[in-house]
Amino acid sequence: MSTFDKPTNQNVPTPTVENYLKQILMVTLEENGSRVAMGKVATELAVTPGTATSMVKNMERDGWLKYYPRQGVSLTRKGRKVAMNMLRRHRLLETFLVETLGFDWSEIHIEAEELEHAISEKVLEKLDEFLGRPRYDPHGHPIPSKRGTIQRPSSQTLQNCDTGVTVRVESILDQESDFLKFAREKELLPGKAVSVIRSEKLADVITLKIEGNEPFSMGFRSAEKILVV
Amino acid sequence: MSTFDKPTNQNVPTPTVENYLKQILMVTLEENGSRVAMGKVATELAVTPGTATSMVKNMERDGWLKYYPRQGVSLTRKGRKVAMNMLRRHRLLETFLVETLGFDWSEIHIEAEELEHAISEKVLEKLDEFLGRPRYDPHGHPIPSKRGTIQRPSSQTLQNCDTGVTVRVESILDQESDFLKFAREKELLPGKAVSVIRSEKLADVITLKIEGNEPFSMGFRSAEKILVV
DNA sequence: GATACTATTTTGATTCATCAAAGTAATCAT
DNA sequence: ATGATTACTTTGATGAATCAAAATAGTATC
Ligand SMILES: [Mn+2]
Ligand SMILES: [Mn+2]
Ligand SMILES: [Mn+2]
Ligand SMILES: [Mn+2]
Repeated sequence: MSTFDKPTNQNVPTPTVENYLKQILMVTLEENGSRVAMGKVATELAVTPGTATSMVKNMERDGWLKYYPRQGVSLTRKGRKVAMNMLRRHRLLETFLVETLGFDWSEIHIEAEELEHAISEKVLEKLDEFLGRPRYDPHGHPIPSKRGTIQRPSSQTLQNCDTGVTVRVESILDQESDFLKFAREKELLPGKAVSVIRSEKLADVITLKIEGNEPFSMGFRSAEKILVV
Repeated sequence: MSTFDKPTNQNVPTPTVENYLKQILMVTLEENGSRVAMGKVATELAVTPGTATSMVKNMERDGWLKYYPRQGVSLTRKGRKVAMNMLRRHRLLETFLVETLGFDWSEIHIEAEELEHAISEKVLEKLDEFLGRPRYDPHGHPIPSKRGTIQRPSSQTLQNCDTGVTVRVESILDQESDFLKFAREKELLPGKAVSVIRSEKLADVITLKIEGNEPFSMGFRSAEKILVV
């Protein structure tokens, strides 16, 4: 009623805004640069570039992020807080789906993608308690704390491992159902020890061996999706 | 493409449509008439009458229901099927929240109201299995079967019980948090036996006694919300 | 530096869901 | 039956989210 009042969604993010925030945060965490390009936003959210631009402008209006035309976006503190919480929801839900309901890790991502918007803070808390406060989701991703902090993932991938070394799988950076099925097949699971039999940079291929299994090879493109320590 | 194509939501209900369908079904089950008045639709969904009219027209366009101007709506077979499924989701989720996560029965309704739209058929099935295929939710409401059938509730309420009789509580017909807290307080819970000490039609009040508790009274308005057998 | 290609923004349109307020039909009461 | 009240519908408008296609800015290539 006073002089200025924009009766818009200033503080309650819509599910769509939640998705944008979470996705932007994830890109920010993966890459180290703080500005996420609009093209990236558009492809990550599977919308046309025009849609991304328009959404991002409204999100800036509501204080979720800063928009630098033709350069990209970066989350504000407010936006980052919500984004972190979404990541927490998503990963706790994935954990629940696997641990409690017995889902396969290749099918949980899409499910959590919807549920994360419907679950309240109260249910989230009970769920966290019920699951015994897990610190990692089924893909090995760290679950952000209630306070919004997250463990930095390893910067090492299977791709940049040299011949001869043995490493431990930390997490899988791909939610594609088929890739996850392949990884499970080969027992390329979080926590597992993997020996790099041979890494051939020129041929773009790496050969691996996991205790008790046959050796197998994979291309660098795929190897890059496996974080190791 | 061809001559006629209306690229509207013909078969995939939006969450809003799901809510309308479920609510219309519930009114249909409670009352016995097959046409639900627009005023009822509007109040049940907490929207203005104009909104209800406009939504209902689109829903008719998409085949979810039949709209009889100035008379009301009734679900089509297609609409009833989805509505029944929503009721199933809602009630299974409520059961989960109480049984597994330890929520109080007075706080679960709002939670389920959101989750019901986010849960997939797959998760629903796993949940049903995990819970051991319950037939009633925490309020004593029958859970519709996967095939879309539902047990008819009792037509008897505490209100129309005569002095002296003893009945068993079947369910509570009110999702109001405060009323549910009151009911739990008095141990007016599904399955409990209640003796009607006195029913005074003129004074509009009924006095009850539950094994091991002090007798207490409640008005007919409230007594009407307790289904008994 | 002019041209070509790529990334991004703008424009114009659409659907869904909603409201306020105005208009109309139906029913109730005297 | 007339007038009042209540129920419902229509109208006009809005915000959110989206797309297709046109316009523009930026970068890379020759
Ligand atoms: Mn999501
Ligand atoms: Mn994950
Ligand atoms: Mn709902
Ligand atoms: Mn219930």
